[in-house]
Amino acid sequence: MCERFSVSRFTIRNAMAELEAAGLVERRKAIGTIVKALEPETAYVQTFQTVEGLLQYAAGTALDISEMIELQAGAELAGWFDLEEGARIVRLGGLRSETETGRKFCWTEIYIRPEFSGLLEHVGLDDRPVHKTLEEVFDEKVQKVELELSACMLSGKRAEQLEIEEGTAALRVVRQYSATDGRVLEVSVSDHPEDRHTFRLEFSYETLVS
Amino acid sequence: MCERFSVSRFTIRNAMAELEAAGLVERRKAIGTIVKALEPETAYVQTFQTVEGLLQYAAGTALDISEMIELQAGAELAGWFDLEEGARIVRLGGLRSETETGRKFCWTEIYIRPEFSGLLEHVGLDDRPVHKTLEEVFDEKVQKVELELSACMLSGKRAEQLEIEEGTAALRVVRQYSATDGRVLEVSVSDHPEDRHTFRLEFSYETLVS
DNA sequence: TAGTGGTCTAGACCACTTC
DNA sequence: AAGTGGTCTAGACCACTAA
Repeated sequence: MCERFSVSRFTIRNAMAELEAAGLVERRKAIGTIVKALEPETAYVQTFQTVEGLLQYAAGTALDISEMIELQAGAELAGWFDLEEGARIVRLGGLRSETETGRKFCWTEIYIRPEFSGLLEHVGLDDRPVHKTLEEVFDEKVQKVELELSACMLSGKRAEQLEIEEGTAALRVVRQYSATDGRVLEVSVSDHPEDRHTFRLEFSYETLVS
Repeated sequence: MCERFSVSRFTIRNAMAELEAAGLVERRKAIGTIVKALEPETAYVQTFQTVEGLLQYAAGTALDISEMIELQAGAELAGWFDLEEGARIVRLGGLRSETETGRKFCWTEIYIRPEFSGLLEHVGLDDRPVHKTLEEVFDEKVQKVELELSACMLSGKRAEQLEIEEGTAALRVVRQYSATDGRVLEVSVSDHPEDRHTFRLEFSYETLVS
């Protein structure tokens, strides 16, 4: 190619590096350069800088934790954490409301992996998210967050706490926070009464690099 | 730096290129190299290869369009498309169900920008998504998809069509498809009765490049 | 006018694969 | 042994900025 285009190897290699970055070719030592694609690959990408972005709440809300109990994990809960059924898990519960207006936003329940039960002493002292405190106190890092959104009905106690009518529809958001090794650190379940919260996502079509 | 580390400029420049790719420094012609950050920036990223990924339905479902009407846009609808109130907009309506079991999955309404009303002749001939047909027939490209998820109640007609009880909670997913120039091409509203669909998202913590 | 980052040439050695 | 991609040296010219 140097001869063919009358340029130095440096120039050819730079050009090839560009093609490689665009994912069009693959270069392998002592093997050669293989064409992988004729067009750059594209995809719809959504990015959040922090886990707080996934929380989606405006900065002006706060979670007021009013319940702290230890319970025996049922099948579903044990499954989430990949633990034996009957394992003792701590659950926090509380109301998230707008700090200014006091408007009740959602009811949140947070399940914490047994190893981190000690977290309770640190929770509620500041108004940072629980997973943030967990990351800090136990030197863990949230590597993955899985969200599940579904609809549900709000019944007796929950409806009362949120000051809504019995049988109101609600958006349920389940968040599962996992560490690098795959251990589920925390699971939160938030019920947002109809009209009090809309979950927004935006995806853009982009060319993928490297 | 060449002197300091006893290497050639090539080596220094390669190293600097790495730092630039990691976003740690910024290099500007005739100005110099400026340190921008001490740690690589990271973010939670979610990727879909196709718009169908955003649809989230298993392959085994099909949309059966049973309604086609032209209506005058109200305030909200006109706002979505950035049109005058009263503009005539076409709306398709139909039931999405599992092809095998016939299980009714959701009720979907699709609003189409006036310019693309001609699309009606092409819709329903195959079972591809409407936005896909639109892209092809009018040579448009969906550049951005915005999703809004909320909870709502299903009433009379809708409940009947989905064969559920009056007053069942549902997950409403509003999708707004935009072209490169920002024009909203299509808006779809899907109501999924409680327990018939859960919307799943997964975000991973990654280092951002370039 | 000195210094910067960008671009490029010509040539060298290495580890590795394949014939 | 020939050929590949990776790494590196030494040196050159350019357009541009800032003192």
